[in-house]
Amino acid sequence: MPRLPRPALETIAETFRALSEATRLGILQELKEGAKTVNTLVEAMELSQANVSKQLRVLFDAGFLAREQRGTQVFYSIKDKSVLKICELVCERLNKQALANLVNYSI
Amino acid sequence: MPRLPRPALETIAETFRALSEATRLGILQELKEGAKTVNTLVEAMELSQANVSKQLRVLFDAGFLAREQRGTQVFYSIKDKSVLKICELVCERLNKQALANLVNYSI
DNA sequence: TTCTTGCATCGCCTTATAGCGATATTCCAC
DNA sequence: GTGGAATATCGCTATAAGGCGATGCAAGAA
Repeated sequence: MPRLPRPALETIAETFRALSEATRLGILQELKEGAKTVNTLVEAMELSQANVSKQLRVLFDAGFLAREQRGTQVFYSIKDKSVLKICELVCERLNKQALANLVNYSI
Repeated sequence: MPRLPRPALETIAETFRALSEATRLGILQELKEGAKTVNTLVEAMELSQANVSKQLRVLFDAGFLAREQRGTQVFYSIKDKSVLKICELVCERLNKQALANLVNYSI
């Protein structure tokens, strides 16, 4: 298998980077229940509205989320379910490694 | 499904963060061929030895790599193959999204 | 022991980004 | 239009991390 050129590796890295913050994983966890507005997420997560909007944008730009405006509200939802599968793999891995720590990882 | 507490999300995020740099993905790509010494990686990747050692440590601390010292040399290899599966999922996702861009993502 | 080789770490600079408050913008209700 | 509500963006600070050269350190070789 020939090696990927640097730009391709960068693209892959960007996908991982979008998932490399606990706050954004928390948002995905919330959205797993279904579409939610920005304000709903702000209240659920105890973060500033500015920050939630910002992190939503990161996930959106990474292609994971869909955005639907209804009046003044904006509903975000998980558009690309492969993100859940990716998280699942990582969680399985952590669960295997950490039988001792009593946490069951699962987004 | 109850939500994961913040520390658990942080742990998951750290796993993704270890994969969020092109340089480290490049190292994984090299090691997919088998165990290699630090110097071999330095030459293959055109990076400073200091930097390669540093990035190897990140991957090692994340639990992805094994380390074996033989004389003055240190061989690194992929210890946890689930990392390859995780990369594969991300690459599949990018390949679906980007049929237009002629790159075939695959670590 | 002393020298050399191979790797790890240190110190430093630079860049990226999480987080916040303040402000801009957009969309309805009135 | 005007006002209010919901979201996005701006400006900022603080922190994290990539990258390098220089240095430290450990393991053979001489």
